[in-house]
Amino acid sequence: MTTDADRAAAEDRYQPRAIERAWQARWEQEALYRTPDAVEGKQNRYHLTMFPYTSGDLHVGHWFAMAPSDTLARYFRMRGHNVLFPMGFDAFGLPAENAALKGGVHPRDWTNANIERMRGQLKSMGATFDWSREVNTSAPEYYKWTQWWFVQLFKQGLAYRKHAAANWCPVDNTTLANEQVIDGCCERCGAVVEQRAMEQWFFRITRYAEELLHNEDLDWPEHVKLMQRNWIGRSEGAEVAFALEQPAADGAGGVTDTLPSEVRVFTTRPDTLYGVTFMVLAPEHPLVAAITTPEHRPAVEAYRDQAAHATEIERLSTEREKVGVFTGAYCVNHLTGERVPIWIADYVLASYGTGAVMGVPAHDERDFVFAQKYGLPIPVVIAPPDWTGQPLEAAWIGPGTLVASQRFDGMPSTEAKGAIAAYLAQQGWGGPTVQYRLRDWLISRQRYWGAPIPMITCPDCGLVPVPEDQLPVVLPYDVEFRPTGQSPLSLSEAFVNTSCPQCGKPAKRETDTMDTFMCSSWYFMRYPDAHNEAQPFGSAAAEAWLPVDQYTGGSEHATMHLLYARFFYKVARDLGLVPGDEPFTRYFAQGQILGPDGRRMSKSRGNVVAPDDQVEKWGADCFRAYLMFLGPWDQGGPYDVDSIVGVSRWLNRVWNAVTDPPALVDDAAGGRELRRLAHATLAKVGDDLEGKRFNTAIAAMMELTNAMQRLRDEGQADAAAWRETVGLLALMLAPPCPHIAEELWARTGHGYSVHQQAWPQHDPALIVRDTVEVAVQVNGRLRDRISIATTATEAAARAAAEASPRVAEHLTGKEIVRVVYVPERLLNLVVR
RNA sequence: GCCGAAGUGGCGGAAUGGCAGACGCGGCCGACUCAAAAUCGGUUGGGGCAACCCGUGUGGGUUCGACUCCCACCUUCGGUACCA
Repeated sequence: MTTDADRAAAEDRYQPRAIERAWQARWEQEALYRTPDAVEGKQNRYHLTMFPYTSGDLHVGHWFAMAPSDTLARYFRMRGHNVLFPMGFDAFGLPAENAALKGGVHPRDWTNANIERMRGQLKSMGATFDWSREVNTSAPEYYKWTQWWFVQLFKQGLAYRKHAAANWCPVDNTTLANEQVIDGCCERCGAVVEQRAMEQWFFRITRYAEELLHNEDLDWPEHVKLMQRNWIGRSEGAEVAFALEQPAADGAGGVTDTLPSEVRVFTTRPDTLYGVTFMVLAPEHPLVAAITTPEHRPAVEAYRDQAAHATEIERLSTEREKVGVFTGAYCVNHLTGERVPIWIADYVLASYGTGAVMGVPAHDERDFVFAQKYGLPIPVVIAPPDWTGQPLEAAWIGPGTLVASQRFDGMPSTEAKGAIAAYLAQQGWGGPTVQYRLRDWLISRQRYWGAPIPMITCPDCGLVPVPEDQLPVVLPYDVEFRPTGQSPLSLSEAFVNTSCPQCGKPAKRETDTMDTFMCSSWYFMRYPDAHNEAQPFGSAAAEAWLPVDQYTGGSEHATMHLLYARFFYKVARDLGLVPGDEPFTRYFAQGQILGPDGRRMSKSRGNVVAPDDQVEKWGADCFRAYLMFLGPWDQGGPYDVDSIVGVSRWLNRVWNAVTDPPALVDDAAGGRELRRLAHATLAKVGDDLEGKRFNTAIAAMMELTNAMQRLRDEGQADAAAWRETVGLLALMLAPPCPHIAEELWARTGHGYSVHQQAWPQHDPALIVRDTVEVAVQVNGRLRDRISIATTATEAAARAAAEASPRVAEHLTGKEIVRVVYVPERLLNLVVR
């Protein structure tokens, strides 16, 4: 039998879903999170979390990325900033096409339905997203400007076409992105992927390589900056020309008479140039066909064929044998006048340096192995320390002294690098140069669901960009996008056939679409002015918000997205569109959330936790807080479905403390201690939020709640201290748990809204304790704890310690030779 | 192989030169209940009756004092893959 009192208590239980729905509705109705471009007396601050791909369902990982990010944005709001925290959708991309092939839904319909669904899920988070600035990269209003970017890059000479290899699946009849190639095979059908050369569009990101390399001053995690530097991979060395030996005048057919006069290599070791005994070209090197002599031609061609087919799979094994084929041709080392045989081998990459390498077997491990296998000489030119002239058993790649190097004999190798490079330049045989591992960015996709590349090919005028006032080039809806071996857009006559913008004659549109990384390279520049129809964004909006003050996202984007976005921003800067040089002043990489079993969440493993279920069961505040509580944000970790109950219990205790307080009496004992704890907690929570240490911030609030719970158990508390503490707790809860904070704020007689309050100031004087417990050690071993005045001198502390029997026991018969006193912490007596 | 991050109770983690294990999960004991769940309270690193001893991946070092700093090694995770 339930009494009225029971029923009343039950009705006033913490019911997260009810209050969350109610407050979300009110916040939305009153546009609480609408962010104006300027607010009198407030500084603008741009917080950004990476927007989701429109996969159809929000994942726990999205919550893990966004909830702490929202907490941070809310904290800075309370600290008096006008914070922009927008959200949108990365909506172009392959999964939409795959879903279409599988389920028979059009990619656009599939994507739009997913956006609807995901927007609803995002709203259940109760975040401060300003939805009036939402972007959808697949909407013509957005991709019009993605195309505009392409045209700007083209006009700047930063977009160009060249022949390049793409992954090709011969069974599915389609090109594949790198991530669709698993162990050299097609992800879908398992066929061995080939490399097929085709005309493709590239962005000249390498023009900015040097500037992109210099990321030292960014407030980013060091490991991310390092990853980018390694990815860009600057290496200093020399380019060296070798004279090509011309074929004999009576040369049997096959060798052309238009042979270039030289072949160039890049080396980081010009100091070893006197030790060259062979030369290796990449199998794809353009010179190969020209220089190969007739008797070697069959072997060379067979090798090139095999290399073209097998590269992807074979390259997975780094340890495989280095094999090559002799072309029959020779070149001449200018420095020595020696003839050098020219080989081809697939360990030389066509796409790095000059696609050709000089072989110095004595001083390079790969060259050493290669020379041993083919019986090529291995002369030592860098003498290792203590070298006595015997043949080497392994390549010596360390520094040493030059020998058998003519005019450079006796020079230290470190010095010889520069000297020989300079000498080459002086003789016109090459010279010092810098190479980057970074390649130009291939942006062509032979795909349907992307922004069409806004270019037209005219038989007379050549390549002509679509005039800006004719953008967007609309992606047609009614197109056959099943893979046929060609870009889907090329099958649409209506799309392809157009007229030349310059001469008006019939012309053809480009039918490739753009890499989706392009859409995400500038979306953060669009949020500040998301509805501008005349420009990608206006300069006032750019000045108001850019660059982004705080970006957060996963470190899987360290080298692709984050590098492309930096590249775009520098281009935008050079066009005079944005302030500063870098898009993201501060970046933080959150960790990855794993399944309860500690492995990546995936449907096939059956360890997926659905955020909607968690919200339904525990409430959004609880789910948010738990994601922040489970560990340091940058580490991520397993999502333990059982531990969240602890956070739920905590929020219930908070609720009960506020709605059902102990008897409040004036000047009750313990008031001072409660205020001390409340202000100490406030100081710590502010500090922790600023440092993104959400887990310890939540833990500190739990401790405060536990102290309040003890007062409830005791039955009474000091009225003023209790009310102050409850108010502070509601304010501290506002960033991580916005709904319960709003409800408790209202219930304690405060006005709407807690989210428009300032972050409270803690009072440092209140935090100081009168007495403090100090650990007493003897020879570094803990013997007792004593309670002394916070301000106690060393002498006083020592006297108190010696008065302790447990300490005295370890002092008898000993002499104190040293005293270490750390006020408020520890006293260590060193005895002998 | 190279580069990076990390190894602490049964579990997630806290402490970045000063009391190891905050906070939470789980366990155990108790209250409420006919009972269970929920809730609340107590307790919980290991060993020992206790004094005390042992304990932060392993081995060494620096220090009055080391999870924390240094050297060597092991393991796990992430990035990268013949870059000349």
